[in-house]
Amino acid sequence: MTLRSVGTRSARGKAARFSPRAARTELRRTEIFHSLGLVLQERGIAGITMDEIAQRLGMTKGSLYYYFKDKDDLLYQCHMRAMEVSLRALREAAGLRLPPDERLRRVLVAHIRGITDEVYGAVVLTDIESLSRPRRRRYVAKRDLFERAVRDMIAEGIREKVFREVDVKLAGFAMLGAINWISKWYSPDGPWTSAQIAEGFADFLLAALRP
Amino acid sequence: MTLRSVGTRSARGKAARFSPRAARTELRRTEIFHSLGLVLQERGIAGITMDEIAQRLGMTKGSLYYYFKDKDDLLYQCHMRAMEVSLRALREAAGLRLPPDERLRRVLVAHIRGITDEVYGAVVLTDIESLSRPRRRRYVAKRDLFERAVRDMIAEGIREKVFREVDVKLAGFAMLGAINWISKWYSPDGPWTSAQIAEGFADFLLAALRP
DNA sequence: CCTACCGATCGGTAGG
DNA sequence: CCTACCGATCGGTAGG
Repeated sequence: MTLRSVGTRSARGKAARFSPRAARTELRRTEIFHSLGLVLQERGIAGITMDEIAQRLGMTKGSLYYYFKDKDDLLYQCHMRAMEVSLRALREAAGLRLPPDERLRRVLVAHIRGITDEVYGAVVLTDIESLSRPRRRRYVAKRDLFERAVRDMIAEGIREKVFREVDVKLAGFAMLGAINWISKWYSPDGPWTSAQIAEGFADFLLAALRP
Repeated sequence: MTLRSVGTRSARGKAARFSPRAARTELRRTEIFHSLGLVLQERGIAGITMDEIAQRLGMTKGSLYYYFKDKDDLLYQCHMRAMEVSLRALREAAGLRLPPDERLRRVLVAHIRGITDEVYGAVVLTDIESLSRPRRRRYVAKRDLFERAVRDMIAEGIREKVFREVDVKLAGFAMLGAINWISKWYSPDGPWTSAQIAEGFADFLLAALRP
């Protein structure tokens, strides 16, 4: 699984063929992810029922099964979509040939904004243990790809002396954990815009790596 | 609600009177919290059923209702217990008259070890939205007490020039978020001991505050 | 602390 | 995309 091959196809694994019908379905799927994110924020994990998600869209739960095979599939697709946003940021930053600290900063900012701006980024708070084994395997593979890329940037920064010597894996856990937790407390009505949080967090976390 | 008045009474609000009977009940409650933590780690949030928690202790779920009023009560008491561990660390560090950075370091280390050593620290991963309103209120009050104390230490460090100027609230969110997320990936069989994680995280997070 | 049971919730489906 | 429904799970209780 190379970096370039990830996320270039639609969540369903079909090549994107731009038929109006497929586009409408894809749009509806995104709206369902959005609804899932809102339910998660307001009602908590236990509130994620097919009924709740559907009602916010003026649908009944039965209709959701037109877009997703089952609840497990819906959660899985949402996880994948959120991760694809971050992987896209990774690929874009990789193409820019920036020093590792600046590249890491851009990836973190994009990753954070992906979590806050698309509400469904909060899906990271749900447990992956309830996903079916093959789905969990595929999701974890994608997540590991992102985590490893972050660690690689930290390691590169250490080699180039722009970062101090830290345990790369532990630092990665700390940085990504702080970011994942944002979905727990973030509200668009809060004291900061999502851009301020993204910049503030990236600055704070990068500071922990400075020599 | 002052700092000193918190956590000096048992979780049930009764004065601790050291009868053997009460002590046995209290011990059993702790075992139930422990079982809850294990279920959470292995099966995820959706796996937290009264049945699962009981079975690990060789009980049937009906017996749990001898120790807790209902499932909501069990989760609430577990939340409170975990927070009391951290508040105790706070009070101990407060008594030592250390510089703010060293005091903060000790609190973070104790807070992290509370989460990793007592498995039920993972209860922070469950949502408080499903708690009854009065319980959520009481828990949030206790949690805010801890969060505010952390922010106060950061602010004090800034005033004393041992920390650089940061947004105190945002820094607090980042530090505590990184720590809360530990329960998601920590395993006693992993590459680090809980002591190493605690020291490593405290060092990393404190570094982000250095001028 | 257990057995036996209920009632409600919720995922999922049939048929349209 | 909806209505009407089922089947299973799970919290909780009665009675011991």
